[in-house]
Amino acid sequence: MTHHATQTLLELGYRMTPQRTLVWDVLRQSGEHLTAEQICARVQEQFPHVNMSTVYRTLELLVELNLVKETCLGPSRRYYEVEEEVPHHHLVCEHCGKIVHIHDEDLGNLPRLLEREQGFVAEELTVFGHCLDCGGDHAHP
Amino acid sequence: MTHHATQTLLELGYRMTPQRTLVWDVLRQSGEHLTAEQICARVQEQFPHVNMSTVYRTLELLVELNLVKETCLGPSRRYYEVEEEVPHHHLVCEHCGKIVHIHDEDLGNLPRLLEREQGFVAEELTVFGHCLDCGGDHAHP
DNA sequence: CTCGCTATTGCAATAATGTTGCAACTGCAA
DNA sequence: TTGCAGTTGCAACATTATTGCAATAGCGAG
Repeated sequence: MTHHATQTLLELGYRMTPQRTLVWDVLRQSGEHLTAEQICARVQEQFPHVNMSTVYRTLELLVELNLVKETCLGPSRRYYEVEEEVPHHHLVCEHCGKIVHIHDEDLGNLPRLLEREQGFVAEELTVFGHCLDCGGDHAHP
Repeated sequence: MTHHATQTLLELGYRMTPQRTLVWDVLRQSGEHLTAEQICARVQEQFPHVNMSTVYRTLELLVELNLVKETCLGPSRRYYEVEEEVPHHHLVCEHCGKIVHIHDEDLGNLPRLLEREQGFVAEELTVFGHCLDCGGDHAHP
């Protein structure tokens, strides 16, 4: 398991434990956004006694080290995903729940506009709306 | 108190109670984003025995009737504000916590771009980042 | 103006999600 | 192999939101 997370952790004096490896692997393999609960469930498939608090603490650590990104895509729930080199943003369909990633170059002139007009540097953005092929015009969720 | 909320509620067969009036008034007078807890606190200044659950239920109702908008501007907390005729979006500074409203016309070509390239209709968006006059380049929150 | 039906409220219990204190355990380096 | 500081599991707690239910109170009918 020669991933760069192990590397980073050890270099910084943290220990590599099975729990941490598992959390990391779940995130890598999934490639999706997962909630802490989903991560815990998947970890427990292989290591049943792992505790939620350990998962939370591991995620907190990985986020702190910029190995994992925490995103809020709606009320009252945090999602986690492996931090990628290229930052990305989210489109959240409020009808079907689909989440799509887009990149800086898909944002058009928005970042420049915000910086110039609002003095605001955009780092990450979330767009709520609906996909055309999902709900149609005014469907209710 | 001849506001259109009373109107709407009564027309639909709901009752106008002091609790509902107060929640509505707090939201109108504040003009900001408030959490349920903040709303409850302000309501209780005038009507001390009002219960949180009543506030939650009132907010739920007002949101359902499109009189109030619920927004998620970060993990684990919902904000409420009076629904305005013109929809708006949010810039959230992760350093100083400031929240700025912007309107559709401030979004540049993003909505058109998303619809054309991603088949996604943007309804509301939230931009996380930092304001130039707040943290500087790489300040920590 | 009074009355009664039913929407609404207050309260307390419960749920959902996340955090923390602490004793026991275990990586890792010497 | 051993020791100790970093980690874990557990249970308790914290925060935010929801719900069941009996008591209360709008509002329309009379």
